[in-house]
Amino acid sequence: MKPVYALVDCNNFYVSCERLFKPQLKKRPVIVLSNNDGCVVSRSQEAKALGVSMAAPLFKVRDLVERHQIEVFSSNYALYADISARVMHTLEELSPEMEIYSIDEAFLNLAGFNSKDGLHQHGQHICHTLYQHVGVPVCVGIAPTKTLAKLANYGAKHYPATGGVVDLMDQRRQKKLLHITPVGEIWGVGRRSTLQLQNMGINTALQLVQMPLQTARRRFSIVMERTIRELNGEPCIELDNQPAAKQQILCSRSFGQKITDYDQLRETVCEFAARAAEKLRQGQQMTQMVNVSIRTSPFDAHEPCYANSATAKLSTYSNDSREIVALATQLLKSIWKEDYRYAKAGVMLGDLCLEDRLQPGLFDDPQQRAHSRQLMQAIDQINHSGRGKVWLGGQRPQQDWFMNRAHLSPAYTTRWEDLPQVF
DNA sequence: TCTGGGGTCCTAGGACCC
DNA sequence: TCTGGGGTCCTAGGACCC
Repeated sequence: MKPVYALVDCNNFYVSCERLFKPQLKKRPVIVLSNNDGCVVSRSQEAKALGVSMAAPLFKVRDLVERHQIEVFSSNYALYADISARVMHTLEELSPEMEIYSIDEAFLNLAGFNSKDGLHQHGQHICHTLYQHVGVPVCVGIAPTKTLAKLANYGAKHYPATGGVVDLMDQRRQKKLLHITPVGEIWGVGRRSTLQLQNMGINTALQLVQMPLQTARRRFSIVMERTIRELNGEPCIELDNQPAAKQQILCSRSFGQKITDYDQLRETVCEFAARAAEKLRQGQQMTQMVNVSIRTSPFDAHEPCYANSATAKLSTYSNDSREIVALATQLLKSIWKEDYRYAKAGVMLGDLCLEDRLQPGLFDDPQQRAHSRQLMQAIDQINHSGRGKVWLGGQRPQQDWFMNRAHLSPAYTTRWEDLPQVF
């Protein structure tokens, strides 16, 4: 049976989450900021209309914010992750096959619903159910390929007359929408390719579809070729309902205040390493490669700038925080330079494998491994108990890495103290 | 003063082997 | 001056996504 993809995408998801618990924010301009209150990452329709652009640094839109009394929130990932889980759970019941694509969107396979009216109606049903059960508004795009489903969703969001559902199973409608869509809106066509395409005289998605496949392959890559095939209705990207194990784990942050002191930076990097190690254990994985990177701000023209990273291998695969933190510390030492104001640091773990697929090394000490596992389990249990935290000597916990979060909303759904009250 | 974080995939080029 | 051919594996960097 030919696949029928539906892309369900929440409307300005982070803003919608904030609105759930503050209904007075409906119809008002609202924005949510990235970590550190750096950039705008989610905007309500009203904020978009006022000219707040996506990814704009806060200081560049501060005027607009004040002039129009835009409501501002720091990002509250605990809240968004919990609402996301509710959305996905509801969707699971509406479709047998689904792929969670990101925190706020999922692909469904609707191959069972074949008649044209049935599909559109089912799309509306999805919208209504999610709004009723979770309270989050969504748009649905339906099409024979994922890239076209993305396009359909773009149409549903962009043109309110669609009522939030666009069915692109029909070729004539595909062509119509492709014709009025700028090429840069297509899934897989980023900023660089958009510029290059425009230089070739290709401005609309329809013009892209008409590009010969060999040209796409030669001038761009196999990725572009696939995009064009998909836009032509030929499915090249399958539904992936069993996400593969992670290939790398990254923990990095920009700092609210620059760091100049080695010990402070070391504590921060150790904390990142410990966090990364914890994520590793959550996925029952082990790592053999640790990478540490540090940098000054790339935006500051007046200051001396420096960026460097270092990578090293552990002697065997491990997910023991002690080993990972120790190696990260060594790596930091090797790239640290005095007299710079550091703006960002990160720890990346690569070369991952699943714990139960591990080939023991020749010099592995099984007893030591068992001991390490027990210790790490104990640490994770305590840290997840909600009753206290333990950490290694070098870490800098509870400091939130010098982050700015001036507009944080309560963790309404995941902390007892923050439960909303009704009077 | 203030510019996110966490990923994936592809490609080119170097190292190395026979 | 001429300086193999073919293959694999690894890595860094680019482009893209949300």
